Amino acid sequence: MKKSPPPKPTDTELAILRVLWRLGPATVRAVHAEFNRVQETGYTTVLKMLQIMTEKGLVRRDESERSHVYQPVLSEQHVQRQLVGHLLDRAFGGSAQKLVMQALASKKSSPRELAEIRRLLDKLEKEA
Amino acid sequence: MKKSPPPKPTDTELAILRVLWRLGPATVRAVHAEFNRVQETGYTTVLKMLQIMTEKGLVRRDESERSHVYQPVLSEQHVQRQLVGHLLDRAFGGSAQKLVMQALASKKSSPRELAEIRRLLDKLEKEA
DNA sequence: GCGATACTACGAATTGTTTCGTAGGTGTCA
DNA sequence: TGACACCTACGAAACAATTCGTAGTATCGC
Repeated sequence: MKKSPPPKPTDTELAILRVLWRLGPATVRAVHAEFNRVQETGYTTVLKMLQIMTEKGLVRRDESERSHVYQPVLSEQHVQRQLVGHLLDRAFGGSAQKLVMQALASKKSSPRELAEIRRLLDKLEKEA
Repeated sequence: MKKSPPPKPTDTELAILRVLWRLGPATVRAVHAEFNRVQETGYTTVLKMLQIMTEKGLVRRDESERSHVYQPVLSEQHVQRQLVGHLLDRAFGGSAQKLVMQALASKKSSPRELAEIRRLLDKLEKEA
């Protein structure tokens, strides 16, 4: 009976989740290979991380084959929202506006992206 | 010679920084009192945190009085931008647009705030 | 069948975070 | 002056995160 929702992933865990979102269900070997393109790490390190992440409920493990196959429990969008919500509470006193302002200021977006955001604003204002 | 920029604050450190941003320069006693309105904590715990944060360069300490006075090294905006930048890299592959979308979706903003964001968009588009 | 290879499990070392008790010094005031 | 309150420094405990070596077991190629 593990009901409680998975905890917020650490930075390292998030890096592994990002590999899994990219690859889809994958073995330790596959994750390790992909992970090492950016970050040199031992095989058993990745294995251990995935084992711990399984205990935490961050990933699910298929043990039907000898090489276990791992996949994320939550979607990338879901975790992104979780992390944004956390940052919102911790650093911005819950003000999404302030966070959005900082995000737009801290990294230039393309005109296309800005237009996309504008479209979302239209939609939100219509709902209100 | 401590040149390197202060590290990303932990959640607890951030909570203390938020108190300092609210109060301005403050003694351990003042920070402790304010902090405890939300989170019950021992006096020496807050003291130790502030000592560690001083070593890390997150806060500056004025020792000219018997009760030392602490203040943040970086502005709230600066740290907010730092944290947004970090989240952007770690969870959003650098796409500010995706982060903004999630922020707006995860917490309803008031029409006034949406208008404010729209104004920022206007400004950014004019620059481009 | 046997040696090489691949895989998981486990334990342990290291490092960082958080909490708080205790000790020692300084000031206050009756 | 002596009791008391307040302040900082320090060390240690408890916990979590990260890394990796070693051991044990299964599988494959010959």
